[in-house]
Amino acid sequence: MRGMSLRIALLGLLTAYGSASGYDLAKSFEKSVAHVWQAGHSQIYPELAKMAADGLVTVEAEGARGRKIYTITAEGRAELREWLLGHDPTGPARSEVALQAFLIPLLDAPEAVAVLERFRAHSEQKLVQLEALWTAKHSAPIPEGTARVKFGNLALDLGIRQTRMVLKWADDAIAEIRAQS
Amino acid sequence: MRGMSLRIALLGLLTAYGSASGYDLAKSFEKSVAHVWQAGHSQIYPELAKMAADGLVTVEAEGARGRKIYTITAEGRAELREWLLGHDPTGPARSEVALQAFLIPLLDAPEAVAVLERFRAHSEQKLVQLEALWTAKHSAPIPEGTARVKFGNLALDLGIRQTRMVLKWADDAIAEIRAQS
DNA sequence: AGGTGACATGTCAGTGCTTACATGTCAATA
DNA sequence: TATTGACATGTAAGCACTGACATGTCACCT
Repeated sequence: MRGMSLRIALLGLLTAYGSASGYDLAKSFEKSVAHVWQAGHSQIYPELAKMAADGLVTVEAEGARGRKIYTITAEGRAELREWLLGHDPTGPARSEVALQAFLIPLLDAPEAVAVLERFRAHSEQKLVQLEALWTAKHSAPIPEGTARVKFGNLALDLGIRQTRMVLKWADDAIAEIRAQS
Repeated sequence: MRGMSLRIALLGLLTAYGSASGYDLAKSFEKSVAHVWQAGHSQIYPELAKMAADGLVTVEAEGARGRKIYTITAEGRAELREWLLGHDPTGPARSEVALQAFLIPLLDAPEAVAVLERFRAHSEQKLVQLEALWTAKHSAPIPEGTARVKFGNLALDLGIRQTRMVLKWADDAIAEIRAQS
């Protein structure tokens, strides 16, 4: 029951889209889910095959160019629900940014400031992207179904707050280092 | 040059401690670095062996009970410095919490609130732990060497801000869902 | 003397994930 | 008609990581 997050992400996308091919799902991973989870097609295709073997999805049809269209089954929906409701989010807490933050005090003041300023710049850039996504979502011309529109909004909000927080943290850290020297 | 974060973490700890055994480092991973990076002894021992082979660390002495004491070399210090100064923090962005956040809109309102409230509780608990660590660090009786005391403070601050942010996010999300129903 | 438990180091199987390789279809355009 | 490029699916090698297995030392307690 551990490390099945890819499975869950795929089930979630299939629920949202109704049905989709591996190719579609891979595209979704590049776009909508990207800030939250990553996976390449070489991971997605075998996982979909395993999920089909486990009865969580079915191949409804085969379209042009060998396109396989997957749909979530009742069993799949149950699995997703169970995970969402019952999964304790004890994340592995493995962040390169945090590791770098941890080690920064090993550097001298000017170097530390340089690293923190790179963090700052990076965060600022990411913030622009996420806020663009946000306004795009909230000024969508004609919403096609409520679930589709709302889907991913909470996570986007979380991402924006996260990025703002890192920005502020870097600013404060820079200020404090400068005050000490 | 990718995914060498375990190496970096070990080099950082060796720099801070002067020298340490694999066992000591494994203990450190359970404590100080835990919020930032995780690794078990089964990963640490082979990695130290590889690092020794690559000339980044040396076995200075063998103590009681087969205890091997590692020290960082000049080459190791160079590697660490290079990583800290030159590494672009393009984290893999793989967070189970964020994934759950992404999928919450698939649930109905009461269920969503339940999940968010679990997030909230979890964050609150973690916040208590981190703040206890913070005050413990800042009321340390007799600081043994400045570097040792400051080490990890930036990361702890980041962790606390992060946890507060998630808490606030969950609160706001709950409030918004309740307002809509 | 025997047992318990912390200290200390390792291996191994299995899974997750990345990068690169490999194959083939179809539509548009030069 | 040939070629390009998006569509579409897969496999395989290799590194990262987890959890379980395995071994042995030493100090302390009974």
